[in-house]
Parts: sequence; structure tokens; C-alpha cells
Amino acid sequence: MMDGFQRRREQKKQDILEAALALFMEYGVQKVSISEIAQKANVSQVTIYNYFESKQKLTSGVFGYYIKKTSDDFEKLIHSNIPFPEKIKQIIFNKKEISKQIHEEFYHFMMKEYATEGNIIEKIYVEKALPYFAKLFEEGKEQGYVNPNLSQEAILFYVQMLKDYMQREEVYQKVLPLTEDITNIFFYGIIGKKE
Amino acid sequence: MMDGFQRRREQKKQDILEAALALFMEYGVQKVSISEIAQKANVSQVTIYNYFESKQKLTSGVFGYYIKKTSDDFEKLIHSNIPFPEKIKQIIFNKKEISKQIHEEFYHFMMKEYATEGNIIEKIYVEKALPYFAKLFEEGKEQGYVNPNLSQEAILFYVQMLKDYMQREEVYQKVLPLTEDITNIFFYGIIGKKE
Amino acid sequence: MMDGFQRRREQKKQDILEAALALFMEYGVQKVSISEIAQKANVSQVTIYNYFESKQKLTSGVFGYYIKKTSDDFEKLIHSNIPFPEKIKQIIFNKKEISKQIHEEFYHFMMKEYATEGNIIEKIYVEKALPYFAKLFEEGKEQGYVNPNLSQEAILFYVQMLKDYMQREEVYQKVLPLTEDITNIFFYGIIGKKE
Amino acid sequence: MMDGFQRRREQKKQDILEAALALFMEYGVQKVSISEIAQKANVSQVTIYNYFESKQKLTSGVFGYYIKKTSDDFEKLIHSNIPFPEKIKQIIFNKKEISKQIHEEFYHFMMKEYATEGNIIEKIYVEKALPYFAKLFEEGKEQGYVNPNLSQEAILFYVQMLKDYMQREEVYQKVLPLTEDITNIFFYGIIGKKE
DNA sequence: AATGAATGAGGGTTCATTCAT
DNA sequence: GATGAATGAACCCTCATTCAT
Repeated sequence: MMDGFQRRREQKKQDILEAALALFMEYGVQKVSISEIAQKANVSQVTIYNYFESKQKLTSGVFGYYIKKTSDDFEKLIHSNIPFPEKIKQIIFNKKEISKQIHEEFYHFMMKEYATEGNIIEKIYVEKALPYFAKLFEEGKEQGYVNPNLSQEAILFYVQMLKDYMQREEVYQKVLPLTEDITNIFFYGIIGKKE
Repeated sequence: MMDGFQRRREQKKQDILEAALALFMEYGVQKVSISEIAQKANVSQVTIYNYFESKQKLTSGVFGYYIKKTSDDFEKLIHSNIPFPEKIKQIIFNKKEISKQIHEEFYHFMMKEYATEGNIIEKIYVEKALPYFAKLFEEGKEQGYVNPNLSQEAILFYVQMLKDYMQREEVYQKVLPLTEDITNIFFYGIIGKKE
Repeated sequence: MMDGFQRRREQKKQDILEAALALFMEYGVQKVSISEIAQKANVSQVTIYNYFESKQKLTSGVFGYYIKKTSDDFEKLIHSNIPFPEKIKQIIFNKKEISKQIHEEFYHFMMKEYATEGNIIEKIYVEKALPYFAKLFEEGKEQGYVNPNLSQEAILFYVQMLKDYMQREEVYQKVLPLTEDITNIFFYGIIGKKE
Repeated sequence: MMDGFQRRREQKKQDILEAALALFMEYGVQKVSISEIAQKANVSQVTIYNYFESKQKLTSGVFGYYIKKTSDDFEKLIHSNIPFPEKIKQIIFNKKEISKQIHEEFYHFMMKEYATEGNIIEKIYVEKALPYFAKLFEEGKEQGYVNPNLSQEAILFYVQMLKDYMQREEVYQKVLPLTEDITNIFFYGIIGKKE
């Protein structure tokens, strides 16, 4: 159990993470200075250095925090009772509520981290997201929505890519009217279903 | 016609653009200093300021240069005689030789510019790329490769997205073995072809 | 009360102001770089930026500092017991000890600030200097040294002008031998006293 | 006599001087770059360096040009037939037509040059202005306007100072309503005339 | 003689990070 | 443990001046 000290410590750490996350998402990682984060979190710059060792490590921390926060939502969705195609739609088109307008750079900074081996984010991803995806596509295959000859990696890549893309504000706005078509292509390809 | 002066001027300008492009693509726009570009282009910093007025304008210039350079390749491909599916594959999977390893930030900086109205890049894109795409997909529809009910925008979005994604080194490496599956999904969707 | 922190802070701030003042007075504002000020004040450039936000604001600060420093001397003189003509002479001819060699540009930069409405310097001037001058010339009129028909503004203008002029090193040197005549002109005009 | 070459050369030199003078007077010496002068004079930067060796020397040249231009006006005034007090008034209060709004810094840069021994300006001043002033004050003494006990230097200094001061735009505006009083003090001092 | 091109040196400013209390 | 103070390094940009044609 945590005592009062540790609890307060944890709280302060989270304040910093929240402040940094908000700023990163709005302005991008490089444009946000430690000083600004400190100000927004109501701590001194040095306190940030006490909790995280460098901006680099803080940034990693923020990524982890963000992933953990969102992967919970993801888990819920997967386990819910709505039909398979609806799940897919939501994965692709639902922007996370916390990131109404996520900053490009932050997102891709994250994606890069995400690709690097051996970091927290990768770990969380592999431990949590992957199994859920596997489960989801098993479900899809059983219900005839997914071609069983396709490798799971390929499908996963495709979903990730779409999801990613939808995170971008300018894309999201442009593509919203095309939702039906986009979904159709995802399920039936550009050749379309034979009916 | 250009005299010796102008020719040399044009050459130097291109040297700078090339140097900047290479560095931007490798490290991103913000991480590359004018001084580094100058060094790589074998000119002094000030020379850069003589040709381009600021880093902002240089960056714009680099974007334009890049787009022009690549749109030529694109044009050639569209007009070539290879079969439709092969063209699509090449558009999606062939990384431009000049961008062996395109840097995220540069690419999205570019895409942002790209979205802004009234700039050179937008102009080139609308004037050159769009009509070619239209032509390409007409060809596809005629040959039965493309569902005629799908809006051109939706298809375009998919191609762009895939193309974009393949520009990323880390993605490229991972996805290469999945090329067949990805292409299949693009053409036939995750449900797969009915045969 | 100030604690040790604040006291040291105040001290350092004053060090910077002193260094800047000295350099501004010798070489003018534009010719003096932040780096030189930092060196003279034995701090790093950035420390200056921590105390004052920009060169512009530092310069303003230096003006305020200078004005405050000199207005105290002025107050003392006005309240002292020496005869009226002697006070006038001292106001005009006594160079402030801190400005052995005041640089033109600094001085006129200051005078410009001085003219701008709503700044500290104007405020100090209006609140402190003007009333004292008024009092001084009342005294002068009572003692028959000042023509009661003259507007206070006109007299003030003359004193200011003479005072200003004497601040210039090259003028000061040339005019010193003429002190008596200058004073005479001030009191009796170029027509001279009727005796 | 000048041939065509030399005439054109002279013309170009004057173009440069005029351009520089105008810019110096509006923005001050330090804020105006050689490049700006070149642009305004429609020549290349290097041409300026061909005529004048450095910015320093150009500046000197501009001062000389300015002085010569204005000293002619002065000469005319001294020799005109208007009464003595009116001449004084004009000297003090008439701003030179060419400098409706002379920039502080340029003016004082000039005054500093002016004070330095052995330069063109000093030379022109000593050769032309001084004798005229002497003549003027002889006239004043003869007509009873000037106290014969006052040294010429002192009077000269006083006039110069007033003239100088009036050149400043912000002073000029403020003091204009006080013209009568200022003139009175100049002639009769702050004690005023005995009537 | 005149110019377009090029540059070294320096200026103000910002930032991640460390020091000292 | 937390903070205010301090800093070295770097960045973008400007300018007087020189080079090469």
C-alpha cells in the first residue's frame, strides 16, 4: 500500500504527465519546453527532473501514460457485445475522447517510439492490444467477415493504418463524408462485393 | 535563355534545396539547423538567406521542389504500359528513390502544407496528380478492377494512405513481407475474393 | 522584509543595471551587446534574460534606475540651504557623479522614453521633479531672481536644456571656462543686467 | 571642367549621399544598412564602396554634404536685411526645410563629429559659420542688443544650444507655444527686463 | 566602372539541464 | 524533496564588407 508520501508523490507525477500530455498534443513535443510544462503542472522545472531524468524520458513517460489510458478504452470495446463490423468501424473512426485534436507531431513521435523495440509502449501493446486483436479477428473469421487466408499481421497493419490516419484532424474532416465508402473498401476492397 | 550567371545561380539554389531536402527527410525540419544545411550544401549560411529569406520560406521551397520531383515520376508511371494492378502496387509500395528514409516530421509538415489552400504544392497536386489519378481509376473501372459505385475520393484516400505509410522506414521494413496480403486487402477487402 | 534569496536577487539585478548603465553611457544602447553587459556584470547572458525579458525591457529598466538614482540627488539639492543662484548653477553645471561621460545616444534614448506617456520615468519625473522645480522657482520669484511674468514651462525648458547639454562630455569641457557668462545669460539675458 | 564621365560620376555620388541622408534622418545612422542605401540610390552596394570606402566614411561624407547644404541658408539669413532680434529668432526657431523631422541619432552623431577636431565639418564650420556669427553679434552689440562684456564663445554656445534643441521634433512641438517667453529669456534672462 | 554573389563575425533569444540552498 | 537561480550551447538572422566577373 501507498502511504501519504507516496500517494502525494504519485499525484504530482501524474500532474506532470497530464500537463505534458495536454501540451504535447496541442503543440507537438519539440515546441513545448520543460518550463512550460512545469508552469502548467504547478511545479518547478527541477521537480520534473527529479521524477523524470530528461525531456527524452519524460516524453517516453507521457507516451506510456497515454497508451495505458487509451488501451483501457480499447479493451472495453473489444469485449462489448456489438456486432463485428460495428466494432471495426468504431476502432477506425472513433477518435479517442481525450484527443479531440491531437497534434501531428506528438502522434508520430509516438508512433516512432511505438515501433522501437523494447520500450514500455511496445510492451503494453504486445501484452494487451495484440491478444485482443487476435481475439477480435478470430471472431471475425468465425462470423465470415474475415478472409481466413489473410495473415493476422496484414489485417492488423491495415486497421492500425486506418486508425492512425483518422487521428489526424485534417484527414478526419475530409474523410467523414466518405465513411460508408471507406468501410466498404475495408471489407470488400476496391473491386467491391459481388451481389 | 539563361546566361552563365543565372545558370550558376540556379545550380546553387538546387544544391541548397537538395541538401535541405536530404537533411529534412532524415532528421525532420525542426532538428535541422540552417548552419547544417549550409555545411552540407557547401555554402555559407548567409547565402541561404540570400536565396530564401527565412527558414520558413526555405522549407516551403523544399516542399515544392520535392513535390515537383516526385510528381514527374508519378506521371511516368501512370502513362506506362504495365497492367493496372501492377501500377497500383508500384504506387503504393515503390518508395521514391530519393526518399530512402523519409523523416516523419518532414513528411507531415509537408502534408500540412499540402492541406493549406493556395500554395504551390496544392496547385501542383490539383493540376497534375488528381487528373492522373482520375484517369488511372477510369482505366481500372473499365478493366473491372474498380467498383464503379465507389467515389473517387474514397479510393484516392486509400491509395494516399497506403502510399504515405509506406514512406515510413520502420513500417516499410515490417510490411514488406506482407505485400501480397496488403494488396489483396486493397483489391478484395478483408472478406476476400469470392472464388 | 527580504530574505536571503530576495536580497541576493535584488543585488544581482542591481549589478546588471549598474553594468548596463555604465556601458550604455559610454557606448550608447545599440552598440552594447547583451553579452558585453553579462561579462561586465559577471553573470551569464541568460541570467539577464531571467531578470529582464529582452534588451528592450532591460533598457527601460536601466532608464528607470538612472532616473531614480539622480532624482534623489536632485531632491537633496533643492531642499538644501544654499542661496537660489547657487542652486541653479549646481543644477545646470554639476554633472552627476555617476555619469562622468554620458553617451549621446543613451541620453537621447532616455529623453525619448522620457517623453513617452505613461511610463515609470515620466511618472517619477511628474511626481517628484516637477513639484520641486515649481517650489524652487517660487523661491526664486520671492527673492526677486525670477520674472513673475514668465511661464514656469519656459523657465523649466531652459534649465532642462542647459542641464542636458552639460551632460555631454565634449560640451562640458569646452564650456567650463564660460560658466560665469552662461550663468549670466541665463539670469540676465544677452542684453545683460542694467547697473 | 568636368567631362561626361566625371559629371555622371558626380551625379551618382550625390544620389548616394541624398539617399543616405534621407534614410539617416528618418531612421538614424545605425539602423540604416548599406544595402538599404544602395537600394534607395539605385546602385549596387559595391558602388557605394567604390565611392566611399566604408560606412564610417560614407557617414562622414553625408555629414559634410548636409552641413554644406545648410550653411548656405545660414549665410543668406545673416546677410539679409531683417532686424537683429528677428534674425536670432529665425536662427533658433526655424527648422531647416530639408529636415522637417530629423532623427535624433543622426543629429547627435553629427554633433559628435562636429565636436571632433580636424574634420570636414569642423573646417566648414570654422571657416564659414564662425565669422558670420562674429559679424552678427558685432551687429547686435552695436545696436545695443548684446551685452559687450559677454564673451563671443558664451553667446555662441547659447545660440547653438537653443538651435540644437529646436531641431528635436518632440521638443519643437512642446515649446512652440512658449516662443515668446523663450525669446524673452534669451534676451533678458529669467530676471526679465526692467521697465 | 559596376555588379551579383558570397561571407565572417556578431546579435538577440531560447532551451534543456545543473547548482546551491 | 523541492525550488529559485544560473548557465553553455545552439539557433535564426543581419550586416558591413570582399570576391569574381
